[in-house]
Amino acid sequence: MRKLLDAAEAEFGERGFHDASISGITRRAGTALGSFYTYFDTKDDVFRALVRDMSERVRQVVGSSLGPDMSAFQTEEAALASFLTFARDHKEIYRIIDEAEFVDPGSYREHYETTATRIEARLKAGEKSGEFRAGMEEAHAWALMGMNVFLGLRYGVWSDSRPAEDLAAIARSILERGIAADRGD
Amino acid sequence: MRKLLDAAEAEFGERGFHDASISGITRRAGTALGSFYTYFDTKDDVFRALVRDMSERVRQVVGSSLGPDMSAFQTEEAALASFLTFARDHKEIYRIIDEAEFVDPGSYREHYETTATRIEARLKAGEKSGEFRAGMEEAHAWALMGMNVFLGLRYGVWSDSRPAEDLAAIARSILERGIAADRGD
Amino acid sequence: MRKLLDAAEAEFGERGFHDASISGITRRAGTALGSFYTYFDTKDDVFRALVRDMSERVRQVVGSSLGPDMSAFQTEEAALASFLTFARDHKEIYRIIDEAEFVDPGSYREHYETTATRIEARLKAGEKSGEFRAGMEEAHAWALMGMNVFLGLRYGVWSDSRPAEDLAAIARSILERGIAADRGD
Amino acid sequence: MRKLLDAAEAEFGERGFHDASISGITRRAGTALGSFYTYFDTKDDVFRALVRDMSERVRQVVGSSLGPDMSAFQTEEAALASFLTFARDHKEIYRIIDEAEFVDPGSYREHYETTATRIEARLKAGEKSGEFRAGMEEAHAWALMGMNVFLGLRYGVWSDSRPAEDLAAIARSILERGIAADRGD
DNA sequence: AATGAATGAGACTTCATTCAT
DNA sequence: CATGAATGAAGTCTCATTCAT
Repeated sequence: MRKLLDAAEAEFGERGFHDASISGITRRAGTALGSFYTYFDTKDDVFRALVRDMSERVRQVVGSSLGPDMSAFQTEEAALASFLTFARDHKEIYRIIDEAEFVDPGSYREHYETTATRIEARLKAGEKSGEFRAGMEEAHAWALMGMNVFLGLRYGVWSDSRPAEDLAAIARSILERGIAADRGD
Repeated sequence: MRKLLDAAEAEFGERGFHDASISGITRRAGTALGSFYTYFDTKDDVFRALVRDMSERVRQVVGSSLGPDMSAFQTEEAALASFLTFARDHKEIYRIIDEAEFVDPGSYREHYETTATRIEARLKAGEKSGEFRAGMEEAHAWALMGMNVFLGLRYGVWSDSRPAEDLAAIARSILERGIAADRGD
Repeated sequence: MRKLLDAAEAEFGERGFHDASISGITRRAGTALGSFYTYFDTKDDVFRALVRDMSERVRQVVGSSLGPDMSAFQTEEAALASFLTFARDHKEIYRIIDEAEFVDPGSYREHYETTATRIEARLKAGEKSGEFRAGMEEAHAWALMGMNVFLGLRYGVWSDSRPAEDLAAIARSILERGIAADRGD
Repeated sequence: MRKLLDAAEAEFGERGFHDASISGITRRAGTALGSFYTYFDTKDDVFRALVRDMSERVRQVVGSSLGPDMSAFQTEEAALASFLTFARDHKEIYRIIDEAEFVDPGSYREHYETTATRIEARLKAGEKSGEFRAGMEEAHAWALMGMNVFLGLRYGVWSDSRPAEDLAAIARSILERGIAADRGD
């Protein structure tokens, strides 16, 4: 039931998993308390379903911001920019996925492992096209993901005053040349 | 008081904030239930105290792994390596700080903002010494912190099979030259 | 709901507000502890409901003891007699209303203000019929109410050995001629 | 220890018996928590001591407002006036004595029985001097006391806008001639 | 499928009282 | 006599879940 899932999103987003209540969810959904159990088995169950649902949404939003003709660096820049924008528009969603670490570690790991896998695939593609250097692996994907997530937390969820593009450009420049001083060759 | 804080660390680390109980803490500490309230006002109160305590500990461990004669890149590498090692030895602590995002957002922000400030200071020092490029700012510190934290999560907390040094070296290489293919000069 | 209110009456009456417990109420009512909270929000809440309920009961008992054809003095006499009898039969109720002064002053004031208003109306009626002297007001009602209440406390709650009628007659004689010696006219 | 008794008066008066705390009393008294138990055995113990202390104070205030040369009616009028004034100046004290009904019924009964006895003595004196009619007894004393107490509650504690003298005059007139219409003889 | 009253385990918190210093 | 940390019993309230209608 979509109504319940939307209500759960609002309830969990606003109050956090433990302060959220089933009755709060059904109140928002406009259904009877008991009806909740027609669609979900437990409180953890909705939460799990919700995390998966949202994880999928982030994925789609970011995915659809990428074009097949983008360069590998452009792709990373666009991915971060769209992620940042998404985080701004869906602060609750972000919070919910993070809380999964404590409520349902399985969903949490799944979300980040899936994301890392996708990033790693992009890195491989960049290697193949000759833009990225060879030899990158899972750890690089996690490093990149961490960078993106923390920029999303700091400049998406906590404060959204800086243009997403500026931050995406900063991240891109780190990827392009690191942070070393120009080798004055 | 120290006894209670240690007990709280074990209890919160093992069961998470909400499943942890005051009676669990005092049982571990070997004190009477009521004694808890001689030192802390509420469950949130110990948690807050604990997060600050641990935040300070990470800081000290990482700080003491850095030497004054290290190069800027060496410093970053050492910082990540010691952080990874610390995360491996103190998986609970890591988990507790992260849970603060939901239990006591103030402490959580404080922890990451303080950390970011310290990283930014290192970046400035690197700029001054000519190793790092000029013009870096807060956003770069957050990107770097995110990289470190996620490597810590993936390779410290979730799995500790890879040598911390290898991961630190990977991160260092990203910082040194980014991920672009060698400019075939 | 009624079951709970009755149980609350017994519990509060027997043990007083602070020694009474919700679990004592539900035990008497034969319901689960949690069911209490389906009908009342807090312990204060039942207490308030109970005071109103009982205040209303005293009113009805006294009211129904009065007849339209009674003289004004007869009315006062009958009111006191029925009040005394009621106090004897419901010592707990009396105790509960009085405890409201400390637990829920609002209900307490409401009870006595309502009662005073009713008494004042009787005084006015007596004035109109020419039995009572003119010019009486709220203060006279309070004086009369205090007289009744203290006789109820002393000879209803504390001891019930004297016939209610005798006491009502004493009160009536005070109202009829005061306590001055006969003006030897 | 007078300091503790005064502190207890403030604490009990402000928060009521059950919300009052020993630590609240010692905090007000400026002594250590443990010192309380040097002077009193239990919380009930101070309360009892306090009620007696205050009961005695009312008695003295009222007593000292009466002169040996007053007529019996004047005496009653003055007693009520001084009682009203006292209630206005010591609203807490009034509240404390009343709460004794629930906390320490013994003190409560003692207070009112003593007061009734004193009033009855005044009635007898009035009878002897020929001002009051003969044949009055305990019940008359309780009726008179109830009148006074309720006027004290309504016009002393709840609201003090009306002059104590006016109210005392009203009560006196009830005593002098009751509330019957003038027998137009 | 929907409803919502009933259930009861469980946890936080308070505070009178003790006692070693 | 004073101190105040320690004690632990006790009680209120929440809420996920069930189930008869």
